[in-house]
Amino acid sequence: MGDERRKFTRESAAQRKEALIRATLSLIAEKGVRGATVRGIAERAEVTQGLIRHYFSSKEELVTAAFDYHMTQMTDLTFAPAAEVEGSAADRLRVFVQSSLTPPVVDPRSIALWAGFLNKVQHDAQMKETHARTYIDFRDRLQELIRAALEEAGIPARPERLYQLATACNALIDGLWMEGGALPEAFAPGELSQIGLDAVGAIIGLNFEAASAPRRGAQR
Amino acid sequence: MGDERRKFTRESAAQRKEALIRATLSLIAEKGVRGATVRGIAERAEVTQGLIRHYFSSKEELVTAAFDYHMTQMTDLTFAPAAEVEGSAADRLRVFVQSSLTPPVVDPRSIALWAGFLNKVQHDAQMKETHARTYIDFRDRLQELIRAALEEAGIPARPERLYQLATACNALIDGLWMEGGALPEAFAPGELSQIGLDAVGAIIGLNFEAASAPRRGAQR
DNA sequence: CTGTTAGTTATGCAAGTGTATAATTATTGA
DNA sequence: TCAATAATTATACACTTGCATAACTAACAG
Repeated sequence: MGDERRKFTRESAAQRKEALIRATLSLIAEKGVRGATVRGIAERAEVTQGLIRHYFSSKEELVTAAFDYHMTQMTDLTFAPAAEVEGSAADRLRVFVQSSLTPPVVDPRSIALWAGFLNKVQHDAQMKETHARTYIDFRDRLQELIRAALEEAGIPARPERLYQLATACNALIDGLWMEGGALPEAFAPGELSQIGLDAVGAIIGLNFEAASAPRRGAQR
Repeated sequence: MGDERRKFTRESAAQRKEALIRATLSLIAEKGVRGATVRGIAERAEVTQGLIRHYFSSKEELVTAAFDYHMTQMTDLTFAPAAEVEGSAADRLRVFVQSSLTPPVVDPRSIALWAGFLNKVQHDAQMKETHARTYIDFRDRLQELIRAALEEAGIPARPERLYQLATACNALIDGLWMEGGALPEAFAPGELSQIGLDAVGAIIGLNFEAASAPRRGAQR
């Protein structure tokens, strides 16, 4: 009886690091960066706290790694669906807007992570740079989708106007994303992406709803 | 020589409470709720930590009070300018969008506070209720402004459509607000409200830019 | 001028924090 | 089978945290 030393199995560095990062993200989403304590992270990853020091030289480094991991994952999640679309440019834009405004991108956890990291982003130069780069990358890709869709429709736009359209659509999507994540019960499934599609269409002056794939009780 | 007991002056309960709340908000904006320690708040308010206990029975209570204070202040800041406008409905809507998208509403500190509070909002029932109420209030007021502007222009909209327009415009404003606060250096002064105005006009189908008060190098 | 009191400071405590380091043990190669 | 070693656990430490409580004093009533 009594205290027995804890059993353990060795894992590869990559696996352990990822497990620690996932545990970190999970805790940051719940309690913020300061609430994600080294002991809490270790417990959630089912290791003891000393192990964290073995893979990350400080909590700071672990948090930074977790931020990079999360940003990469979110970017992939958002862009992958549109990249697979083979149809028209309008189709790609539509799929992009939809995947940005449905789970798992829209999710309370995802917005909690965004909020949890914001303080660090505002103070840490490296994280600030990653954040700005991700934002610009997102907006540029959206701008390219808009450009292609307008050109395809025979109403090309000048670069300055394209920039404004992309900024507005980006803000619209971010705002809907934020509200869907912060007030999940306030929106019916599909409502966000429906509103988002209509509004993006209105902003860029293109009704791509009726176009190809009909949705929501196709008339006629 | 050496340690002398600290001098102090008595203040009214209202003043001290407000000073403590302001110090709390200032620290939450910088370091989040957990980073805003009782000692740090006391130092910033230039009192000793014991005094906090005298006015608030726990840190939790102080944070909740600070949240209410902040939400009220933000709401006032946002709606006051539009309420003073005497002109057309389109004018009121325009002023509302502009005041929502310029300082002091758009501000890194303001978004840091939003992010700092989010975790508590998601977990604390009372704060969640305040948050949801503020959101709905904001959107309802925006919806009324849109309704009046459309009616004035002779293109009234049905309630269901109004709801969608207001939700989209609300998200657009929130998104621009968020981006302006999170990436201040990415936008020129006035750029956000210009983009916001154009996009709101496009969404609701009303060019209220040319209408009454001409802006930005008035033509003709 | 003086006693009272509530506003304020000072001090203490138990629990939690990140980090450092020593002690073990699972795994591997010969 | 067995030594070597890197992965993992266990322990310790100085510091911070929220909260409790005792000590003091500015302001005010009489």
